[in-house]
Amino acid sequence: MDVRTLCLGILTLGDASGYEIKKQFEEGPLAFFYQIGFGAIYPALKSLNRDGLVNCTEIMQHGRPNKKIYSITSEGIKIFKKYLMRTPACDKLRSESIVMFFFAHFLAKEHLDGVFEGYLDENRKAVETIKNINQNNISPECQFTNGLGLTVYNAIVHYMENNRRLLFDEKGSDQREPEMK
Amino acid sequence: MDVRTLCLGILTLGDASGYEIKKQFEEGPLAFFYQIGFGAIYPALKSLNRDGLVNCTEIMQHGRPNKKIYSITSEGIKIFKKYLMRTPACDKLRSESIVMFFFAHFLAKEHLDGVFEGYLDENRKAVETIKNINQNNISPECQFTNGLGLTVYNAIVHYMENNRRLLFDEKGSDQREPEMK
DNA sequence: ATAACCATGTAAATGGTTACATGATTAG
DNA sequence: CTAATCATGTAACCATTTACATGGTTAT
Repeated sequence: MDVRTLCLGILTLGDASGYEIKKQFEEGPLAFFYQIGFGAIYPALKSLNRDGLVNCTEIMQHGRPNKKIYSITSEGIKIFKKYLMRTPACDKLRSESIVMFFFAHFLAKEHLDGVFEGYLDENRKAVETIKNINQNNISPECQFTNGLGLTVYNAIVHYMENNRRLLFDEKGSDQREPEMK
Repeated sequence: MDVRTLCLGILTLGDASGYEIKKQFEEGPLAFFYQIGFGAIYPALKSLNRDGLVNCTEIMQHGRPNKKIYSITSEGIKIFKKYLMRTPACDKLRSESIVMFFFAHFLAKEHLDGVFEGYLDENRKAVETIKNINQNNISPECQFTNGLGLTVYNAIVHYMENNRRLLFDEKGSDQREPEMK
């Protein structure tokens, strides 16, 4: 799913500027299922506008660039719906932290410790971010995806808390098995 | 983490051909944390060889292209370890299925149903694949990452089984809240 | 004072996917 | 007989990231 399609999707929820769309991908309900940056969003909006899938209203501002509010057109909605009829691609995950855990025997203890705490932190923050999404008045779909995210990030946090020893125990200790509930 | 680095990592586990490295990223313990294809692996191995980070031994075969077994050099190990000293990037996930759930109100019921069952299946298969990784004689690091993967994919499967109604219930039913253990 | 936030945009570089090209062997 | 597996590789294409460019406002 490319950035153009993702922007169309966000705009079905209401008008927004590029900046606001970026925020959606940092703190909004889709933040955990896609990450995109300014360098991809601004050109995407431009090309969507060129193709008539979104309209643009410029709001004059002083001291900063004019704000451009985009709204999706009926043609844009049509294209977005059409995209959704496809069979979705498989999930793609890229986790450098987990690769580092896998190769933990090559890491200095202090560094491994930093990577571990950093990853715990990343996942704890994800839990907090989802909890902070306003839970009133949200659609059941959004409840579903929020709940899924919360479940996954909580599972990671708990697993890490309970299985730290697999990465940090000295050699020669008893057999170890991962604990899972 | 680029494909070159990932290939070096795999080769620290033992010599392998490009084809075998690909299999590692389909069925091996890293399969859930990175996905890469032939079109990226073969050029990567070629360039690693050119840079002296891996050696290549060609094994003659009849009826199919000669097999090229790569082995990591001491320089390659040095470079790989150096890479691991960096601060890992944040996880990047891309899930078209979850985006489709989020926009479920735009989908025909039959299609939503297909996407839902497909995603359940994808995650159930992931659980099976991890369970099928030979659990004897594996390092604690690998136990850790396998266990983490198992925990996450199990959590997704159970969440989906228990919260199907959030996506499929008719409008006008009682208030619904996601169930999480 | 300092950091974070607001606000947009371009160009170059990176890096990976997809499609193509080839074709025997083995398992069900 | 059909599908999957084995086995490598290139080239064109696609999409995104990163770095650069600019700079006032607001909260701590």
